[in-house]
Amino acid sequence: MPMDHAPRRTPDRVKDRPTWLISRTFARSSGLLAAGFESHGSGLRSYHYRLLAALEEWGPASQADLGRGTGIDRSDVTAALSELEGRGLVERSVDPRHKRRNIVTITPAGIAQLLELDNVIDGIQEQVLKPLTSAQRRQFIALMVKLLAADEPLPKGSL
Amino acid sequence: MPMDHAPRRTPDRVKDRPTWLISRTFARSSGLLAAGFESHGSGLRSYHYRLLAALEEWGPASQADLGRGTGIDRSDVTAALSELEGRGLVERSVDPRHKRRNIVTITPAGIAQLLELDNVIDGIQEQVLKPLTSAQRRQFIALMVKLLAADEPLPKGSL
DNA sequence: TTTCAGTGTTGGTATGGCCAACATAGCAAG
DNA sequence: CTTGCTATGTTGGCCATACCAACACTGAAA
Repeated sequence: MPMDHAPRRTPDRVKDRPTWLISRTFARSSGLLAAGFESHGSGLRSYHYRLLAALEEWGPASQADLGRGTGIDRSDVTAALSELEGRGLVERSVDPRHKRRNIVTITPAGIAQLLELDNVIDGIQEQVLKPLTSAQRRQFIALMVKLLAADEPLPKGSL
Repeated sequence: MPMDHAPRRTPDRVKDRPTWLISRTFARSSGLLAAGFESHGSGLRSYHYRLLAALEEWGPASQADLGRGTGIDRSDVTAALSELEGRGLVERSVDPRHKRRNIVTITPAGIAQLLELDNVIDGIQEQVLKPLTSAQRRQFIALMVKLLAADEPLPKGSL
């Protein structure tokens, strides 16, 4: 969660540590994101967006696969999907091969909503990176990609 | 809060957006931090560290000033300070000039604890930045500083 | 047939960042 | 002095993100 108001000062031993900088950067980014979703997001939040994006890109999937694919917990997937279903943005249907499983599909309305959110979110990227030149932006992105590359344990298939 | 297990894949429209990269970077950093505090942090958490650092660096201060200085809410300052006081790491005494105000002072034990946490946290910086060369680390830090510079509204004095 | 892993759900936890209300203390004007 | 205003510390709550635990049930392997 964002710490909206920055401290007036920050202790020296804190203020230049990467972990601190990262958390402040995140606070800023996530604050901007929340504000953007708030004003133009139709009441949806990042879970919804991620789920819609996954469905649009990978096609229909079970909830469990969606959870694994997006890194969202099964229980949270259920909740977010119910929200989306209520708005007619996705459809749940029982998998005939396995009655316990739902097959989730994005609807045309869902795709439209996704596109709309895309725009909102693109605008936010701009805001977030505004202080940097475009060369710096590219650098910044590249550095984070590198930082994260080690992490992702490489997909073992699935979905 | 950290999303400990990264998604196996990430939708294209999500995976290269700065806001996403930032949030993953934060998740990684904050996961590492939490793990570090867990194993070597004596049960303290980031609020405690920030408060100890502020006290060590700026000297005794009232709780309100600590809150303003560190960006931590008054109520959270109270709670964290009680924890620290219980461990003998800080002392609260009533300000004779203003009986409603506490003057908080770090104890020698508090300083020792702070130094210990410093080591732990430094180790974590290493881990976080491990994938980057030292030139890249400097770049990364500089970029974040620039990104954040606009934010901090400039201190209006106090503390 | 008994077990076992996988599924969707409900409900609960923890943390960090917040806000609201309160009693009281000091200050400032009248 | 007394009436207000502001500041302080405290309590108790809220919300969001990310989790976990337990459940009932399905299908498939043993």
